[in-house]
Amino acid sequence: MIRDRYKKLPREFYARDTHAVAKELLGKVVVRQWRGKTIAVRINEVESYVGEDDQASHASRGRTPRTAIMYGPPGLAYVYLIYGMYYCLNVVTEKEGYPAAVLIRGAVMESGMRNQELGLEKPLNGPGKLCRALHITSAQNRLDLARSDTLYIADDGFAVSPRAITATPRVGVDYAGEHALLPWRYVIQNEP
DNA sequence: ACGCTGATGAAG
DNA sequence: TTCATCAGCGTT
Repeated sequence: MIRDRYKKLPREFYARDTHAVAKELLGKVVVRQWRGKTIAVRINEVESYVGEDDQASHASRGRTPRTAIMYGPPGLAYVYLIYGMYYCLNVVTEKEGYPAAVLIRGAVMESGMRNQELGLEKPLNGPGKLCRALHITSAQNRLDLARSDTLYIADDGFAVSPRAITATPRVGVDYAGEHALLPWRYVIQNEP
């Protein structure tokens, strides 16, 4: 069972500046209930995708059937298939109507959750691996992380010093011109 | 450095 | 309806 001090992040957490949300997601715990088991991993790598002007964002082409979720309420999951075989988990941020999200790129197993049984002893360094480990697919697209009990993000009091956060350019967005250089990828320097 | 793989969105 | 393009990963 999840320890009592795990607090599910409320919608207000996500309804803020995307970079603030992204940095504060570092050290938080993604909790997944799957087939009666709990899988919990601590986030150590994220990326911000902000607005239609961001040429690296899926929303750069405006509202489409796929990107409509990014314009939706904060706290909803945006899950998409990439390269035909991997899923990526994002969480929608900012106020409804403004397209922005944080991509959860990396995490490590949270101890004491019997995760070893589930084969999560290896670091989940990459959004595809993370989704595979947490059994996240397009079935979780549009899920409300502020309400769901099967997939949400929790604060367990783990503190990440701002000094431990490094900002770098985002991964895999070379096509985005000058936006590819923006330091909108945030990583914890020394893993939790 | 490359192939796998299929949804997506733009073009026609 | 086709077609190029991909917010990744594992193997070479």
